[in-house]
Amino acid sequence: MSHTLGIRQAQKQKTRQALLDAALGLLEHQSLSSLGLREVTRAVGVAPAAFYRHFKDTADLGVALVEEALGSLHETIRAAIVTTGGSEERIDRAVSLIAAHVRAHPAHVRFIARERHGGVAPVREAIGVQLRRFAEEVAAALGADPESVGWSAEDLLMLAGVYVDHMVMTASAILEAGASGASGAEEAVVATARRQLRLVTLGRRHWLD
Amino acid sequence: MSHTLGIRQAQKQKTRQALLDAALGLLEHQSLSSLGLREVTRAVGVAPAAFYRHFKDTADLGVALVEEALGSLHETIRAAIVTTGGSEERIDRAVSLIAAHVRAHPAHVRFIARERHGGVAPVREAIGVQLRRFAEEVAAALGADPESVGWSAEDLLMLAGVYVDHMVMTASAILEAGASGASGAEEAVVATARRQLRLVTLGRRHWLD
DNA sequence: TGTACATCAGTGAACGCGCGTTCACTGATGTAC
DNA sequence: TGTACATCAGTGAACGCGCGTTCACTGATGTAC
Repeated sequence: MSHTLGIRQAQKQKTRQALLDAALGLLEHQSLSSLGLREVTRAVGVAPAAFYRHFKDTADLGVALVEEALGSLHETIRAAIVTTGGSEERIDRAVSLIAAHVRAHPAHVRFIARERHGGVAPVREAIGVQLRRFAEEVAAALGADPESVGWSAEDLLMLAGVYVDHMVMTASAILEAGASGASGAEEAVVATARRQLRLVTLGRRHWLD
Repeated sequence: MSHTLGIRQAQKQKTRQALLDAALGLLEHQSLSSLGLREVTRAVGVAPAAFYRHFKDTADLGVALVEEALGSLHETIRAAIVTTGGSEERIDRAVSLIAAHVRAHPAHVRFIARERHGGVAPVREAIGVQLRRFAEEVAAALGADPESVGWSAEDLLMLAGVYVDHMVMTASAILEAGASGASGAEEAVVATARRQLRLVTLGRRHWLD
């Protein structure tokens, strides 16, 4: 059912995606704030001026990267939300999903962690908006859980915020552990993340005591 | 008791500090990764070449900023640790100390939040080392608390990590709330931070159940 | 299907500009006697 | 205290270089008939 693009549009999309991919690669060792338009076009193999057919500037490209990166993360979050079972199983599953996400999209994870508090305002704001949406989504799912009877909407959002922030921090820590080269470093991060989630789950269970 | 520096050394220190201050100011709207040496010297009013009398490059200056920024944060953490009283009072006091710290050193807080996952490896690593030290210090203090009987050293460090990460995130959120201009935004962040700490404290209390 | 014209993604050259780094220097400060 | 020399923080000019942006262009693709 997907509309077949004309040859021209398909080619344009391809170049646009190549620019996004090249930028993501170049951002492994720098911040968006210092990414040059010429760097990106050089990496793709097009003329510098071609950049303007797709993006206003590198900040604009960064906003597009936010959508790409958080689109894939959104799927991981929804998968974690629908998990069933006891709290221990759900924690294990959630952390495994995050670890798998980092393995599948390391550059996206790095980009989000780096630019979440980065020096490019539109990108920072785009990430903030999306993460707040994720928190609302998680809060809604928590609210549907029988364990949340008696919780205020505000407290559910507070708890959801803890989960979302923890997820981003954990993803970034797993990435760093992988990059450190130390064998077992990733496993240690994963084990700590699980225990931290257990702590939060315990707090949740006794919130209304 | 402090050794009086010679005129020459005192003047050099003064220039060095001016470079650090100017850099910190320029980093409000960009990342260290894109900070130029000429920008910094221009802001101070010295020749570009003078920069090299103090720092190898801007990454080197960044590492010096880490020490300055986390030195001041260290004092705030120690103040939070020694607080006595019930858990509710301790939470209130800790969050107030963080809010005061942000008010006193907004640029330092921004710098640490921004560069913690930033694009300049030596700076990222310096921040990581210091935050790990803070966590160890907090873990030691937690271990001295009667409530921590039966806790493993690993679990204490895990809990301390939660506190330290939460502190950095909260400081950054307070800063953003202040910058947003929305009245009451800072109070909302502070209120949420308190509840999140309450949640963690509850989890802590039932950890060994 | 074929033709004539319109569209537009990507080109390549050009521009002015600020960058990081080097170097020999200056002149105030420090030191030895 | 005074003198002669050493040190060294900061200068100012110069360098080659890559940057972002503009512009008229080309030629493949799209569209109307």
